[in-house]
Amino acid sequence: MTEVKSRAERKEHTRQKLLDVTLKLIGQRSLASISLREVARDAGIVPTAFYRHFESMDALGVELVDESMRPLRQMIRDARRGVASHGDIIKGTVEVLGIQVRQNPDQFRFLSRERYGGVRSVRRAIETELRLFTSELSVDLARLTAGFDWTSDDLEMTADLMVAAMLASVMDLLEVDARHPGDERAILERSEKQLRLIALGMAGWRSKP
Amino acid sequence: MTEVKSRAERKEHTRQKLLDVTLKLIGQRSLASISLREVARDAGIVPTAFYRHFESMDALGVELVDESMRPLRQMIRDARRGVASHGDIIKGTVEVLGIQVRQNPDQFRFLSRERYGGVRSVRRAIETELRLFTSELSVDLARLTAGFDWTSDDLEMTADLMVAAMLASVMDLLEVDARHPGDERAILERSEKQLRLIALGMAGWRSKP
DNA sequence: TGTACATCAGTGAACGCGCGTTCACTGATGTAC
DNA sequence: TGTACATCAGTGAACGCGCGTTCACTGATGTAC
Repeated sequence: MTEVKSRAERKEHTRQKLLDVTLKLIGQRSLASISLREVARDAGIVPTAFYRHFESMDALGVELVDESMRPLRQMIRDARRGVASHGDIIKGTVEVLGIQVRQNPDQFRFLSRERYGGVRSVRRAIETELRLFTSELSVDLARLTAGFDWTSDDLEMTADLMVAAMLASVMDLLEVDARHPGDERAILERSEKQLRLIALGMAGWRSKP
Repeated sequence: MTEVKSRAERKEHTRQKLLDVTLKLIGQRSLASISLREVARDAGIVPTAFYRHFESMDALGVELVDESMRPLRQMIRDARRGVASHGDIIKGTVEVLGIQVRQNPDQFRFLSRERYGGVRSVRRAIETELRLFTSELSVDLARLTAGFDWTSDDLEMTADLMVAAMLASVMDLLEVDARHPGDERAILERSEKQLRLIALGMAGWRSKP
């Protein structure tokens, strides 16, 4: 029952393997310290064949950003769906956050590692994606604050704070994994409290200029 | 007027030069991608002489953490002094933040680069120092919330959120520098608003369990 | 103060290694007729 | 359907390079008497 695949399919398969292998290696070290030869070796091809797929490790890194943002985008969708059925926005969001991080540790690790630590091109790609993510969130906030005439600037500011808080929790979650899972709950509970604190701040904000 | 220095003084001078040179290189790239030979070269010594001062680049990195935390510790002192004379805690703190980042960009860049991106030993050293920093802040918060029976856990949670918000702003400040200084004000103003939002949240928190 | 010896920061040659990249190639898959 | 040719993912040898680390050394500075 050996599948016969087209040349294009085989190429795509190898390409994906290069991405997967790199993501796995990022679990331990930064992109800058991972060599092209290492990636090729783990993917089961000869170093020179790497160039059939990517111009350089940096180029591969940029592709990896898109792939790694998928869990975050999923998070927004899941959280929105959760709101409808669930009632408590914040509880639902934090729950989804925990699930996504547990399911995609390597992607989140890549993003947090390379957001500030990495090559310029990768860093930029991540910043751009995170800005989009923040915009998405501020759209949701606009819906919640409808009628309280928030400026779009203040909505952005608040969304930015929430994203910063959540990403800090994500990073804590990633660090904790190695030790034991009891800490995970503690981090998620703290994250929930932090978001609730911000929400309380928003309630008080109306009366300000 | 050539100064005569003791052997110990000359050694200390070289050691400091190795640290300085590494910090400068960190401005561009991550610690993992900086070679021992490169650092030695820039410090004006032969590669093998490096070992007279540090066991490895990783060991140098750990020392660099302590050195780089100095501006943050200074920040707390300045902010506390500012409160006394100034009145507005938040405005004062954000002002001090801006000044420290402008004066010590390399130190802050090192901390943000290596906090998640780097070698385990360096990462741990940074986390430990930042936890101390958060504790310091929660002591200040305890003073401000005296009489409202906050739990120490909630104080930590709030301090953690504030530190996360401020560090996110620091990182934005570092990214912006290259472009132009007008953005700096915008970031600091947003940071001030975020802290104010959190403060409003704190005011509302009393009535919660 | 002068002399003899110890210390040790920095030197310079040498090593083996993994790296990114070049090049000409192979042989299975795909396409045109 | 069969044949002749084109494509191209992957091969394997080769290159020059900077790396971390070893080793025996030098010679100025420091110490003991």
